[in-house]
Formats: sequence, C-alpha cells, structure tokens
Amino acid sequence: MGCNSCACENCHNKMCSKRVPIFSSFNQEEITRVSSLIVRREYKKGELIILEGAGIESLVIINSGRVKAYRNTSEGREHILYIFSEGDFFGEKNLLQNKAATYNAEALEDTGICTIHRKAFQELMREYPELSFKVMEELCNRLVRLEKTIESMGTRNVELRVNSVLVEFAEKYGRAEPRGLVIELPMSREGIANYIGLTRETVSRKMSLLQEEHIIEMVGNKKVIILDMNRLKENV
Amino acid sequence: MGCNSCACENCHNKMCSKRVPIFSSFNQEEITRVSSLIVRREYKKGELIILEGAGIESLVIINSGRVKAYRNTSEGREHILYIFSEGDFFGEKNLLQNKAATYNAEALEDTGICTIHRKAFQELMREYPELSFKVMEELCNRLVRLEKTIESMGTRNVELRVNSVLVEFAEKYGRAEPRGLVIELPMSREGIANYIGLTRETVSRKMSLLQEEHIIEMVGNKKVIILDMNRLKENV
DNA sequence: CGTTATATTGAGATAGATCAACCTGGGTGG
DNA sequence: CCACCCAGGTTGATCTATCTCAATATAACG
Repeated sequence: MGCNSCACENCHNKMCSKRVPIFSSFNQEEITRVSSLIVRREYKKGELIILEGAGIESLVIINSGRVKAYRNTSEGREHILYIFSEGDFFGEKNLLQNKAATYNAEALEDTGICTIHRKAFQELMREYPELSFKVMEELCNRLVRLEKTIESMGTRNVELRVNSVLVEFAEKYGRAEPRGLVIELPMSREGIANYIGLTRETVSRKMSLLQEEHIIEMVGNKKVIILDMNRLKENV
Repeated sequence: MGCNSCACENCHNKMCSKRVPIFSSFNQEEITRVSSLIVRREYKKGELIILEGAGIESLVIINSGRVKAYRNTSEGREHILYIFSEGDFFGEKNLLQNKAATYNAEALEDTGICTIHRKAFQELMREYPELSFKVMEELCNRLVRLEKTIESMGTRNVELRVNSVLVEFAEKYGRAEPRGLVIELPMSREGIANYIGLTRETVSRKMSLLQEEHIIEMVGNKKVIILDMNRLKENV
C-alpha cells in the first residue's frame, strides 16, 4: 500500500494529485492537502476494482495503469464502456447521488489508484469551484464520446464502426512513429467486438480487409499501425 | 418574448428558475437574482433552436414544451440523441469548454426556453456549489442513460432494443391510466428507428408483435398503452 | 520449444434491410 | 357532415450482410 498520507516530495511523485488533470489548477499547498485525503491502492492485472451494483464510497483516480469498465449484458457477453488510464477517474455517479456502481472496473495491467472519500471530495469541490469545473468538463467529454459511439452504433455500415473505434484508439493511445501511428490495443478482438456490438469474427474480417488495403498493419494481436489515417477517417 | 428580467411574482411563474431542478435549492432571493440573468424566448413547433456546429454562448433551460436533440449521420439519417422536456437543460458542453454544439436542437412543440449566459452561469456555480452539484448530477444521469443505450445497441437481440425504448419512454412520459401506462410518443416510427439504429419497418413489425401478444396497444400513431409492463421489462 | 489462448478463415443459416404495395387516421374543403 | 387527400404506418417478398459453427493458423508465454 505504501505511504497513505505522507506529503514528502518522494511520495508526492507517486501520488495522483500532481499528475491528475482535475487537480491541475491546485498549488503546492493545496496538493499537499489533497494528498492527505488520499488512500492509495495497488491492483494486479486482472483484479476487480469495483463490482457492478456495489456501493462505493469514494472517487477513484487512476495513478498508473489501465482499467476497463464493463457490464455483463443480458446476452452473457461483456460490454466494455470505457478504458480508463492515468489521470482518469471513475465512481463519479456515487459522488453526489447514492447510486450503486453501474459497471465493473477491472485492472487491465498492474494499476495504482488513489481514492478520496466522497464526503471529502464534495468538501473540496465546495471550496474550489475550479475542481467542480474540471470534473464537469470531463463528464462532458464522456458525454461527447458516448454520443459519438451511439451514433456510430446506430449505423448500419459496419466498416464505419470498425474504423471509428480504430480512430478513437489512435487518438487516445496512438504513438507517432516513422511508419505511422502505433496503437497498443487496450483489448482483444473479442473486446473490440463487444465494444462496438459485433462478433469477433466480423471484426477480424474487417481488420484483415483494412490491412489488405494497406490502411492499417497488424503486428501480433495487440498492436496496430495506422498507415493511412486519412483513408481510415474517410468514412467515420 | 414577454418580460425578460422582471422579478414580479407574475413573471416568476413564467420563468424557469422556479420549476427547474438545478435551481431547486435556491431561496426566493436567489431565484430573483437568477431571474434577472435570464433571457426568455419562445419557439414554434419545428423551429430550430440550435444548429450543430454553432458556437452557443448560453446554457438553455426548457421552461415548457419538448425539444429533440439530434445529429445528421453520415448515412443521411437523423439520429435522435435526447428528448428534452420541461426543466432539462442543454448547451452544457459550451458552458466550460469552448466547444461548438454537438447536435441540433429542434422544438417538437411550441416551446419556451430560458437562456443564461455561460459567464453568468459560471459565476453562479462559483457562488453556489449546490448548483454545480445539481448540474453534475444531471450529467451523471445522462451518462447512465447513454451507457444503457449503448449496451442495448450492442445487443444483437432487436426485440430487446424496442422494449428498452418503450420502457424508457414509459418512465419519462408515461401517464398511469386504468388500462395501463399511456405514452404520448415523442417521435414517429422513423424517429424511434433512428434512435435505436433500426429501420422503421422493423420497428413497426416488432411493435405489431408486441400488440399481438397483448403487451402493448397502439392507439393511432402517436400513442401507446403499455398493458403488461412486466412482460415488456422481462428482457430489457 | 511446446502448450494454450487468441485470432483468422471458410461455408452455411438467418435476421433484418430493402423495395414495393397497400392501408390508416387525421386533417381539409366542398 | 361527409368525401377526399396525403403523410406516415403497416405488411409482404426478396436479398444480403453478418452471425454461427467449425476447422485451422498464429501468437503469447512459461
């Protein structure tokens, strides 16, 4: 667990507060205060952080690693809603209302999180309106993303959906390299399929087609290089 | 346009401030202050309130009537994202960030709205943290709704989607009557179809099936009576 | 280097899209 | 007050893209 509320420079660096966007407007003193409210935890790859339906009492901020938020659908599949990474937070629905978690959260890799109790975070937001604003901004960004997703899922054109998800990943995880944008995929073919409401076979086929057309190149199962972003975006 | 910033009781009643959830924690004095910041407008049925891509400078709160928020998809169809009604607000994405409107908003019936300039609203949120909280709550509710929608759209089972949308409308617009929950549909078959990513024919067929099974009854084109909510919800 | 999980590819079944014809309800004018 | 009109809705027949099931290939990892 490491140190929980120590404010020394050494520990700070391990703490979320410094690198988390929602605290970006805070000065050193405020950061120290925030740090004292934080409880840190580590999760191993594959560990469940939150179970759908559970009541959580804290806002969870990701310090390092990646987390997938998903639901088990009535059809028995696992529908991924978000991939959270460093600096993202979740549990926002429990922050103000007393809602149970609407999804499961599972560490995709070894992950460090910081939790702040809802009451403490509410207190902070009361004192620092900028913090509220940052949270709202992020909520709006999520709305924008979900609205886009819904639009592309309403689409009959399946290629479009596959392209969209690749563009989305590229924007979020892409690393520019000489050959093109390199994406470290946050999920398996099956994960992608469930993310956009298709079967893994269809995703596979569509991606193979994109490769044949030299729009993308697949490197192993977890990496994709986008060779021609323009053509990929053409119908998104 | 009526009176814009008058604070007399008479005008108050026409103003949003009193009946809008986000201002529900405000006392009389605060309401008066809010009222003075509001600019009221009326729109006729079918009028466009906001055009996708336009920069809006104000938060829009619906005082009376209904508004559909939609986008034109790349396939040339109209995808409805939200149906807003009395007390709902939109333009939240322009409130803090300088984002252009992500959707069109059109009055579904004669509609009265109140607008508050973003700067003024920000000021209010700074002063009254409760207001921020109310806005956040609503944003969270929208996230919940969109997450649900995405899950149901990821579903291969189409009946499920039709049932879901009927349950959603029932919860939002349902009026209990002896025969069952009566829903005044906010959109045409085509609208519903686009809302859940199907064709109007398929929606028609699925609804006819539901009627054959005595789960719903259709009255004309704009009204549906839910006769057996349990069976409708069975697989949602 | 072998074993297991994951991804690809192929062939066939099927649900929903598409195209087309027909019906209905609610509004209008004679 | 009735007949007519027309947008929107329903129903039917086909077509096609994706799902499903199955076999095979490839990657990941100890």
